[in-house]
Amino acid sequence: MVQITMSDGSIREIEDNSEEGLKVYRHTTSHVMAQAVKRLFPEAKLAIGPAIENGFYYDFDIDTTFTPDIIEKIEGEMKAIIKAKYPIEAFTLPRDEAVRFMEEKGEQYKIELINDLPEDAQISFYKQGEFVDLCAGPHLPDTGRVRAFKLTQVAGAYWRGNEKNKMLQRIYGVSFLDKKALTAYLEQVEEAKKRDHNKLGRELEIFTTSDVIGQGLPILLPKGTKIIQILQRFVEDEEEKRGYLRTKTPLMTKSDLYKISGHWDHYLDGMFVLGDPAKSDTEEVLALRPMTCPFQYQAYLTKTRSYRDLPLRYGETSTLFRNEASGEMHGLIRVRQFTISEGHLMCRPDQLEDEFARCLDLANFMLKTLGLYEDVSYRFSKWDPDNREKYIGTDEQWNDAQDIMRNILDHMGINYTEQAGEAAFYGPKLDIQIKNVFGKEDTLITIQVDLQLAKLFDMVYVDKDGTKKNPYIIHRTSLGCYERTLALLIEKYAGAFPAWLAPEQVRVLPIMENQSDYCAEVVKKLKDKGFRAELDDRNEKIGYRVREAQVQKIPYMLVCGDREMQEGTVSVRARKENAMKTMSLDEFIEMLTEEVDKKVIK
RNA sequence: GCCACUGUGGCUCAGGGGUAGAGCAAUUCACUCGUAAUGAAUAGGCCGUGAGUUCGAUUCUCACCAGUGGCUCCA
Repeated sequence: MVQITMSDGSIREIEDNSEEGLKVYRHTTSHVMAQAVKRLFPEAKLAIGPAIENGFYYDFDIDTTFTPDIIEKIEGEMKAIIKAKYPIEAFTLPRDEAVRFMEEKGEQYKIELINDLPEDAQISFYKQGEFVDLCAGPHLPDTGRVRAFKLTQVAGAYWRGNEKNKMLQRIYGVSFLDKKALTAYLEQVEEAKKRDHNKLGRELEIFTTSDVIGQGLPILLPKGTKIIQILQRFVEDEEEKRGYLRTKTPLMTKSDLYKISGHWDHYLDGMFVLGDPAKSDTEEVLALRPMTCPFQYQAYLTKTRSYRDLPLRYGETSTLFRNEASGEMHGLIRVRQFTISEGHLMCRPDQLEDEFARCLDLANFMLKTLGLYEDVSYRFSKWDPDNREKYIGTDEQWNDAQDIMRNILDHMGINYTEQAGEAAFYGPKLDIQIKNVFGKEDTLITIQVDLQLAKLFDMVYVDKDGTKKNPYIIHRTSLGCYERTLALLIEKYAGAFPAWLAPEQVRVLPIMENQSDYCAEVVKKLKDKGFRAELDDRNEKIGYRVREAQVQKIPYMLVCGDREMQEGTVSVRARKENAMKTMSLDEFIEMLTEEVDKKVIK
């Protein structure tokens, strides 16, 4: 248990190892850091410094660049502050005094924060030694309670997260209750980085990049292409089973299409435009597609649709192009060209919930099959009414769409978080989020409800009563874009893919050269059965040798010596197992067939 | 796009104002070996690209390109 000081000066006891306890602990660590920075750089202006997962950060406005040796000095100063065990005391001031107090200290960011607080609020401050900070608290009783921390990195961050504001310098740190937990965490981070798809994916020859091709344009090598091919066939077959019709639509279009859809006004920066966008009203200007929606709508528009025709489910393996800003590309996770398992469902209002549920079921089925189901979280992404430029439609349309969607989510009992400002420009989304090895969250799968675009495209169906109505549209993907999914799979399995996904399923190793003919025969039989098997070519010349980087990722290794050759058997070693089992080749094939067909995850 | 860092043979890295080094990988020869590295020899680099400073740049400066972690944005 630990005593914490609330902003009114009262003391509370909480479990120090609880989520709340750690939050307070980390927040106090951030104050210790801010105090250290102010000691070393009195001219630094304080912005904000919250606790985050595993640690904290604090933003400073300062001209000096925080270099690694400065960071070290800050760490040293922090240790001194901890050693001094300054009591941490809370006090409040009325608004005008609070502002005057911060003016005296020249903390203009704090004044801005105070001005945003409710009119009648008592403004709370925390004081430790010579350092005072505007803060809602709570905090630990004294600085000596901080025991284990490490400053991890410096980054730029816009004041209040707005790119129009000044960029501040942010120092990130991690902090734990004791040294042991800190060390364990740092080791865990190092281990996680070994799974980094960007490193492993290149080592395993899954993909590469080229300076002369450019940013965000990865080259999928044969192994990566094989995995994506397997995924793609799996998705297309599964969607067909679930009533999807496939389309294949153009990779580019005249601007006219995007003017109807709203992309031209709301997504132009994200598109690769061939020609001068400013001349699009007078001449033909083409653009590569960033989304598939309006193309599939054109397919819908080919004939009159009856209420009986709905739901109409269109699926497409769709390559998209998005002109991401240069600093945003990351391995296979964030790229400029990618291929997505895209789909749009046109349905009647009474079908929406059922169709939405089916989309989610398909997504969850994919996640379970890939072994990612346990790793995702669900986010209900709403619009931001204060940022109208980003969105089309009225308050009423958005509220309707969001209410409908929330009802569906609640009715289905999905455990989700809500996030404003994350919606698509045309409607709210259910985003299925996943974290990469650095803990950074990305959207893997998204299912969106769109009550607006059908109207813009004059998409209608003739209802029972003979009137024409706009269908509701669901935009969805079943396992996201293949590049990103592949990246997450590399990280999930550290490159050791389940047999059904592995680009190489079996490596056949002769012990000595004179067994290589037999081994080649084994390889041929496996290949004839459709398996991805290779002869260890090194052993054609010299004796058996295993190289971890490649071989330990392969699901099965078959070792063949004199004994196996005479008996017509193979010695099988499954990945992650030490024991070898001798069996007939047919038995092995049977075993592998079952594993691959059932998509067993090992 | 913004902030910070990085760019040396296929990979991991050292070096440093006088025109490059290690280990692994590769190639050749020898070794014929049962689950994480057999020995010897050889080859491989316009030190990311361009400009500037300098007698001289891979090393210093600037710009660009690319990579990494953040921010913003996003599948």
